[in-house]
Amino acid sequence: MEGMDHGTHCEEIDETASCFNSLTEDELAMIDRNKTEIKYSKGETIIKQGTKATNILYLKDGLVKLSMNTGENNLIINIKPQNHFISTENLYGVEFHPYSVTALQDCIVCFLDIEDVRYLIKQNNIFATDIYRVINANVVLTYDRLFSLTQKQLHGRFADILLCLSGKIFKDTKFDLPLSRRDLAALTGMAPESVIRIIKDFKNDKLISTQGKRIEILNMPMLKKISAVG
Amino acid sequence: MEGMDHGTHCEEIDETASCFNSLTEDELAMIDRNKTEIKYSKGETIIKQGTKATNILYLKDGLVKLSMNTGENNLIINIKPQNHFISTENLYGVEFHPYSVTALQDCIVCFLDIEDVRYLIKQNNIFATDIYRVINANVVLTYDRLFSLTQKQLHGRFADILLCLSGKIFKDTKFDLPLSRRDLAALTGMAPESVIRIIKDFKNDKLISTQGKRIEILNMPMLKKISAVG
DNA sequence: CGCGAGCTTGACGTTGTTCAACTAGAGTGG
DNA sequence: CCACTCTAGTTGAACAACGTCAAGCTCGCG
Repeated sequence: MEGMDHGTHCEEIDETASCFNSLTEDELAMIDRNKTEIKYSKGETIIKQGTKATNILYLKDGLVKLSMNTGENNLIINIKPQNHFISTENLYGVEFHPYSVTALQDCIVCFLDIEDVRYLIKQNNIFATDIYRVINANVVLTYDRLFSLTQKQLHGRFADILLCLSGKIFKDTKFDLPLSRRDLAALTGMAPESVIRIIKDFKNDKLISTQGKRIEILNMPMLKKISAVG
Repeated sequence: MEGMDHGTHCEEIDETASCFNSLTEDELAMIDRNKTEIKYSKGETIIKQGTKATNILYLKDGLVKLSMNTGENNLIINIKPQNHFISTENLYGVEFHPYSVTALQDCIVCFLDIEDVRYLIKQNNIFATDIYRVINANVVLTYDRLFSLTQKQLHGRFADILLCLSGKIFKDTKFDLPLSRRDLAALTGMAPESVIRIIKDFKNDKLISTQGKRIEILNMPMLKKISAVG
């Protein structure tokens, strides 16, 4: 038995929205009273890395990327679809945002008061457990990504990302990718030119097909095998 | 302002032992009653990746590595010195150990009952906050490592590890390294031969000196610069 | 004294990046 | 409606970084 598989690495918890199920009407009302709901257009920066964290974000609708930058270097550490919390690291202890958050599609973001969320965690044990389930799943996801990005070669890394996008983000073998080649490069830790070459290879081998921004996975088993062998 | 620095990436919280300060006598007694304290010799496996998580570990004394393996690939995701919790991911949601834990020195490990720790988190808010501070610091640390390992070249990565070992683990510019070249390679995501060459380069440039397992950092500013430029 | 594991070194091969040139589509202003 | 520009995408060739391989070395230990 090979233990855990490092194959795909995306959100383990599909619907963090369910975290809200446990809240009483009073608790929901409190959150609602203090939240700010803001729309962002595709491409807009929602949070800038290094700024002080004052809110916990809940992505009501849309898709965002979390990325770290210094000078030339740019790494997308994660992608989050709707109904996910963002910036949970900042609940306790971590004062500054370790990453930037940018809208990949038009988004609706709720800024929750950090003190409100802390209060709920203290008050409502089911909510607390749900939140920490999300945080911990995210930790394991990050470990898997660390493994993938450092131990696998380009084709394996790219297979991982395709499986992730298909399995966890879009939940379909076809999807319209709101990511540029440069984004895909930052997500897989390679040069944009390498992304292009790998897509070409995968198309030649009939693993995927593309038309414009649309990607369809044709040979899932083979893709998983490539992910596994690295 | 460049925001966060990705320079070093080690434990943010020095003494997680302080987590226990908030516990009442009854709470301490409960933990104590149900804990198992076990000694491990250098090299022994404490937790094997993929096994079911039934305890939260507290490293009372010694030094351990957390590593992920599949076939040939081997990555050390973190090193933890004494007075640190291990396996906090498994508190909620994550059932299996995502990594192996191995003793780098002789260790004393406390196996805490996972239900006990959950009870304390529920019961004692200060303890809960302390624990989550540790977990969150670890998340940010992992992001920094992800950035370092994927974006920086060999010299930058190795400088990061030296700064980490010096600053956070041993808290001295000289220290006896209980890591083989192979461990250092797994920690920095490179080949053991590359580790050797970089140590040689650093010695030639008078950045460090070594005698046997002992390493001394001679030029900290330059090392930090190498870490920063990647 | 000899054996074996870890360490070290140099030569070589591969992977993946960089660079430069070219193409295609999307806005912009005359 | 047509240049014009700007950015994203694509391609091939040159190059650098890093891993792999093979050989020799060192040192602790039986």
